[in-house]
Order: sequence, then structure tokens, then C-alpha cells
Amino acid sequence: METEQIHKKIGRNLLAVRKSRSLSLDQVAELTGVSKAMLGQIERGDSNPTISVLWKIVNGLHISFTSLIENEEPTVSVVHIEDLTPFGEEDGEYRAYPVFPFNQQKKFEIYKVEIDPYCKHESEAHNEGVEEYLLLVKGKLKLTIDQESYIINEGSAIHFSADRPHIYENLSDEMTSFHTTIFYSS
Amino acid sequence: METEQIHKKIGRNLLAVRKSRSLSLDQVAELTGVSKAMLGQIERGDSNPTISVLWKIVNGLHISFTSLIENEEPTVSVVHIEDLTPFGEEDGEYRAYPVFPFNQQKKFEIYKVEIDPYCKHESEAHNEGVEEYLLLVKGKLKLTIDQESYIINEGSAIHFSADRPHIYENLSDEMTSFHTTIFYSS
DNA sequence: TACATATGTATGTTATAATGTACATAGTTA
DNA sequence: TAACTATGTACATTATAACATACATATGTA
Repeated sequence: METEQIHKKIGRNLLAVRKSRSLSLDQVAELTGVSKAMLGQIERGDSNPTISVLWKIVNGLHISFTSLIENEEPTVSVVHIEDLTPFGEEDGEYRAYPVFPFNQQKKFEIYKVEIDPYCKHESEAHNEGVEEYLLLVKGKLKLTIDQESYIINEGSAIHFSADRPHIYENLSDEMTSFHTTIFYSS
Repeated sequence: METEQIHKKIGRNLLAVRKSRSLSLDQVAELTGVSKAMLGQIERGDSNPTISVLWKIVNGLHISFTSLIENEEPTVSVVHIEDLTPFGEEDGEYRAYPVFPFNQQKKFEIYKVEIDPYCKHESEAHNEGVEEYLLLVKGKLKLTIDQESYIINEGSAIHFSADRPHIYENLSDEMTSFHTTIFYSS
């Protein structure tokens, strides 16, 4: 996508939203506070709107900004996690399987992680704004972050900011596994 | 946040990114192809940039649009899933626990789902652009979508577009459970 | 069929976005 | 200390964003 064409893509996406809701330009103008003439220009790709105008549009239509600037190609894909090559320590006691890799559009990735009995993994700080959503599958996990420790048992989950160092520890005598969704806000 | 102030927020966020990377306006101008004078105006909130200019900036700096328009408050939260009230059928054979509810900023939500032996759940089409990322925890699942069926065993996962009807079936004689991340692109 | 209304586009006007250049200030070096 | 460089802001110019209004066409109704 060339940098000078984003306004044309926005036009197509805005038109698609409007058509899917069977709204006229007049109605969108009322909902958004942007003039009918300007909305028409934007949809035809004839004009390069400012951020304030786009902000009015997304707020008035209750859509997300990203829905105007991005597209997608839905597909079905089955993943056999045991076939994946995990990231982890050289001695293999911590294994992170990239089940659904990072995608710029979605800004998250999903791993299945396994930690052997009584082993731990020290994670450096991710970039600012990175968060983790972790659901325990099996075993028992101790997470340490900001000098606080949290015990996560089966049937529990934890959400935390991962932009500071943190430690995962398996406190039990059997393997611990969990699913973690890492969200990158920037 | 008033709609007429988004350009000021963008200015603050852009300045924060630049400072965190110790870049001068000249360097950002080179990276992005946007004039130094304009970058200064944007940072000071003195100007309301067009979408094309912002596009140049995010591409040149390798950041996301959302990092310019949004902010966040990181927290740690532990969730005990068994304490949650699930969504599901009246007879309780399909239970969806909202572990991490939807958040407009992140645009996804995460459920733990349980289906009793030999039971199924028919899901209507979600809105256009909705996708699911499903990781099996326990048991065996059959997913049917677009007249195609997929068997998901333990250790496997599946990603599909959820904007059309689909059916989850537990084919085994024990409870099936899985984690699913539902992503809303718009 | 004639008329009224809805809808999207064209046009002209005004304000401002975006740039190149000049300028003021701070920091560094000889 | 003087000269040079880096940095961000001010200023003037040009192109265009955004609007209000007019217009052309399509649609619906009596």
C-alpha cells in the first residue's frame, strides 16, 4: 500500500460501512457532524481528510478507527501445536509454541507455553504498552512482577502489563501449561 | 474526549514517541517524509493533520495508528474462572465464561468454553469481520462452518471467521473445554 | 403523467494544512 | 571567547480541506 493512497482506502471502507447500514450521505452527515459534500469527497477518494474529520466520523458511526484503515482476508486454519517449533531455553525446560503468530492488523499473538516441574523462566521487559492475558491449562503457576507474586491455579487467569521484567515459575511436580495472548498496543 | 481535541492528543503522543527514541524533529522528518515544520505543528497541537500525513508518520516510525490516538492504564488482575457466571444454553450444557471481557481499545475478548458430552452449540453469525482463535484445552471438538467440518483434538487450535453461522460439537463422552479469543475488526 | 422528495455530485468561498526558508536559542568545539 | 552546529519555532506561500449552496438525476406518490 503506497503511502499516498490511504485516503482512497478510507473512502472505500467508509462507503462500505454506509452501504452495509443502508444510510444516505445526509443521514451520515447528521450522525457525524461532517458535511454531506465532504463525506462524498472522502468516499470517492477525492479528498484527504484531517484526523479531526475522521474522528468525528468514527465517533458518530460508532466504528473503530482501524476499521477505516485496514482490511482483512478471513480464512480457516487448523494448527497442530505439537508440530510447531517452540521458542525457549536451550535446555528445553520452558517452551513457548507460537500458535497464532503476531499480525500487524490484530496486534496480538497467542502462545501455548509449557514449563517443566520446578523450573522457571525470566522474561525481560517487553516494549511499553505490551500486555498479557494468561489462562492456565494445567498445573500451577507463580508469576512475579513488580515485586509482587501471584499464584495461578487451574481454572484461573491473569492479565498484567508485560512492559517490565517478570518471572514465570512452575511450583509443582508436574508440567505446567498455559495459553497466553500478548497484546501490543503500539 | 471531545471530538475537536483529537489532534492535540495526537501531538502529545507523537512527542512522547519521539522523546522516547531520542530523535530530533530533523531525524523524524527524514524517517517519515513529513516536513520538520509540520511535525512541530502537530506536536504542539497547532495543526490538524490529514490522514495521509499521519500515514507517513506511522509508517516512517513503525508505530500503529492506535498508539497515536489512544492511551491506556496497565493493571494486574487475577480472574477465578469458576467464580464467573457463564453465558450459555438454559440447560447448561454449553457454558462460556467471559474471562477477559471485550475492551474497545483492544478489540478482543477471551472466553473459556465448556461443552458437555455429546452436546453441541449452534452459533449465529457474528458481525462482519469477527474472527475466532480457538485453542483446545481438553476433550475433542468438531467445528462446522461453511459446510465444512474440522476435528480439533487436544494439542490443536483453529482460527476461523465467525461472521457466518457455525456449530461447536463435543463428540466425546467427557466434557470438552477450550479457550477462544474473539477478535472484532470493526 | 406531473410533481415532490431523496440522493449524490459540482461549484465557489474561506480557512488552514504543509512546505520551504528564515530566525532565535542552546550546545559544542577550537 | 568566537565560530559553528543542532534544534525547534516563526513566517510567507501555495495547495487543498471543509463547508454551504446549487444542480442533476433517480425515486416515490398522487
